[in-house]
Amino acid sequence: MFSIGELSKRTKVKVPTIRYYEEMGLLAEAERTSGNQRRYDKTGLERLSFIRHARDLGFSIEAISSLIELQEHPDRSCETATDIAVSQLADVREKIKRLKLLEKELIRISKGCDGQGISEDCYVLASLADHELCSREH
Amino acid sequence: MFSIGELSKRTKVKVPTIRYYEEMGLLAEAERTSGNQRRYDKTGLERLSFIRHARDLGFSIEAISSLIELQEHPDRSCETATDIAVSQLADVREKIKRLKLLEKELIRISKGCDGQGISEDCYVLASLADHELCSREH
DNA sequence: TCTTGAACCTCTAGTCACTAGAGATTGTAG
DNA sequence: CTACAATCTCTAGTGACTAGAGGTTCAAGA
Repeated sequence: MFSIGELSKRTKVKVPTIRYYEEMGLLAEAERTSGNQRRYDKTGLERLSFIRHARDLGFSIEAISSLIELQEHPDRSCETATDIAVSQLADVREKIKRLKLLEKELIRISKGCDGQGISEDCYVLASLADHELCSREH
Repeated sequence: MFSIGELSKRTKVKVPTIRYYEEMGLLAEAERTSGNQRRYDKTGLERLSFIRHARDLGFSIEAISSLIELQEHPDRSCETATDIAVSQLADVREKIKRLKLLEKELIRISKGCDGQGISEDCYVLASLADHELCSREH
């Protein structure tokens, strides 16, 4: 059995974040010492690793909740799990697409001014003021 | 002179968002009718277009504040403006990089399970539980 | 001129996933 | 036994809005 600080070190999840996950119902309520401090074991460690990994991949707390529920019912169909993963993938792809358009536009804008002139002549500011200067939708 | 609803229509920025921008100091306080309703003119329209365009490109409210201040002093050096644009570009590129790693990992994970089996055997859940299954850092 | 109802007003609270800080208590090494 | 680091709970703040309550104003049609 180890403390929340130890769990934090091992999983690289900050202490307040661990407490937050507990409050959100992602982590079961931890056992307590007589002095009311949380104590964890291997199960808690595994669960938190799962959560951290999923968060790193951008899954929402809500999605992780569903995934954990599934994990706790090994006999259930895992269709929901794959659905969640696929939809997360779609989400990520959508974001990449959008960011690439932004990148293109920002490159163009940045190139237009070297920062040596005055505000009045600045292509960055002009571009923002006038959408017509943009090369495409973004 | 036109109403906040009209401004909203023309800029495609929602009414509460316009009020929010005013509160944040991005938009000057609008003139009011005798009945306390906001009225805008061309200047307000241009300013809000600028803000919307910058937001679309992912600039923060704070960054936009700086850009607007510069815009209002046409004689000042525009170095800050280009700095902001360049740093926004770096930011976008960083995000793309990270999302591409996530994409790769999510593709791998999604492919591992067709959702037809049971939770116990699900590769999606197994992958999340065990980081070792990941092909690289993400 | 009057009436209706859409649009407007302010204010508070909620979103997401944490983060920060106050003030009090507990655990542990020396 | 004493320090003091770590823990506890609780509240509030972050960014950029969004939602809703409860009340007022504007403008078009009768």
